[in-house]
Amino acid sequence: MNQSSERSLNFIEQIIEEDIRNNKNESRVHTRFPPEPNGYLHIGHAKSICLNFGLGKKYNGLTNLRFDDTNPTKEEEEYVKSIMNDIRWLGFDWEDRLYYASDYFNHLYEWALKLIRNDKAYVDDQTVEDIRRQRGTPTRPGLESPYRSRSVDENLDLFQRMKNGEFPDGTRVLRAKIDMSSPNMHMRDPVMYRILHASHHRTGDTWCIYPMYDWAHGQSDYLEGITHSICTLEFEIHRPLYDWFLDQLVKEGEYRPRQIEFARLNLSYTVMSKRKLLELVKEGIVDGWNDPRMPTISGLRRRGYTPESIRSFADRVGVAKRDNVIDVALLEYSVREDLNKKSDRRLAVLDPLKVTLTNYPEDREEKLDAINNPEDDSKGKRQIPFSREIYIERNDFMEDPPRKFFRLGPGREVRLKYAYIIKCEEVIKDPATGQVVELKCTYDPETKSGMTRSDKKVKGTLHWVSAKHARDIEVRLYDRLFMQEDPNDVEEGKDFKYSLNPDSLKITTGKAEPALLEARPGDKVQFERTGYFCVDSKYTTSERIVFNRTVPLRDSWAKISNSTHKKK
RNA sequence: UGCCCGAUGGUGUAAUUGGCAACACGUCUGACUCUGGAUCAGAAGAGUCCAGGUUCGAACCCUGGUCGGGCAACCA
Repeated sequence: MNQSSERSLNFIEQIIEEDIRNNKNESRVHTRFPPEPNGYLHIGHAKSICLNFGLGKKYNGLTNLRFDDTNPTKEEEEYVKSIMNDIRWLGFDWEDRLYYASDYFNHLYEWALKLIRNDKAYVDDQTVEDIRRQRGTPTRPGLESPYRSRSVDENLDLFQRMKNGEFPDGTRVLRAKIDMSSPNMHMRDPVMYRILHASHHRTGDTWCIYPMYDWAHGQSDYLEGITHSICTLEFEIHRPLYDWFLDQLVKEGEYRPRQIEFARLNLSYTVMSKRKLLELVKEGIVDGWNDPRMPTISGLRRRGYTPESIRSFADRVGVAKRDNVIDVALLEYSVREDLNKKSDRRLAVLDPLKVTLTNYPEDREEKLDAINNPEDDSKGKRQIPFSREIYIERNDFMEDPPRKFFRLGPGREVRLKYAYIIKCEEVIKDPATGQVVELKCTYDPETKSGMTRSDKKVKGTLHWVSAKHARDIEVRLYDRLFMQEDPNDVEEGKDFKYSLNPDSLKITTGKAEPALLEARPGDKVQFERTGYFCVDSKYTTSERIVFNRTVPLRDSWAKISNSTHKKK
């Protein structure tokens, strides 16, 4: 149960192990991750990346990166770069096996010629509309095209002229000759090539016909020696076509790739489709593809997620064929688990309330020892300045605290982390608004951390920052982008943006201990008692340091106070 | 009313292939704590979509339903 080798296998591993036992494809395991460069990668892709590269590693095989770039009208170089960057960042390596479906355009063309010669493909002169109409419906068979029985020679001639650019876009296609009455729509003479006078990000203008997914994908797998072609469930119905194309090219008993489908990842309170994510970007609802609220890999990275946390998340969600919705709490658990071990602790007050220690000498200052990471002694200690005026968190004080509130209140005592025990003597309010603006407290000099009476029991420990030494930091507090568990579950006429959370981003200025100013973009720290934060790589400048909250700490007080709130 | 796939605690995944449901997250106790974090100890929570059948024995096999998802781009 604890050794990965003893852990039960998911259904894909079971298939692979059976193939290995049967010496299929000489017991090789070779997978691939085949993104289309038309958008940024998201956490769902991360699951697939971890799966494919993980399988390659586990079975001593290989994993290729292949860009599925058969549609020049949607694909861009920018996406290629971001995708490679994200995969590397996640910790995976395709070594020298970087491929593009467009690398195979020639090969694919030659093979298409072969199918035509074998009377397995034909050129159809009809319009898109005609073809669509003839395809039938899932419950009604399709009609054969009037061009279906053209001679091989005519097909050859026409297809070559399509390639030579003699016809305008949309005037002709090459179709596989299969079965217009198949109950599987994808077998009703699917289109193999369309005419597209478009410039391709890699092949430029050398082609004006481009292969369709079904024709390109399986053959690319074949050319690369892929053994297990893993994709998501919506391609399940394509598998007969995947196999049919291979049947035309592969001899019985020879090497052949195999398509296996698994259920894609869904996360509660988020959307995962590239189209919808693109919409959020284009409409300016978020701050680009790497907005820290986005489920994109670049967004999670900017938010402060670590590759390790994403990998362990992918591990935990498992692989199966049934539709699933993973609780975001699991993702959050995964980062906390990782960050707890790794990140240094710092004191920072997000919503400052001034506290004056009336019996602490005016101009006295102290340096107090603070532990960097209680989970990791090797991280050592640092010093934090202490003085008469400090800031504490506003919500660590209540004028009329309930029994279970273990923090500061009139007449109450609490410990200041690494410092003294203080007692609240007086509450100062703004006479106009009634808002608490300052607390007058006394400190007990005997209770300094490490001193004899420091073991005195108090209800709670607060984080704080010396006012004189405090530095301003910008803090960005993120919450879920959508308020509905399934943003797509909306009534007619409304779309997924209906439940957008207006408070998904709150920007405030906090007060931080001086050591925090040393943090560099991407650095991750725990603000003690508050959460994990990372230095934003986009808005941080030499004058202003910006922190993104990756995830708050688990907060059992919030749970208590929320549940009593609800009861009322 | 065609075809393909799926159905196991709140969520996700297991059950070594027919031996009487486990793990993780979440939830709830309690201990500990100079983070209401972490850690530790423990608990509740499913009898496996339904109905039949085969079997000494079924979450696993068979039959028939039910429910959910997918399929009609010259997208991937």
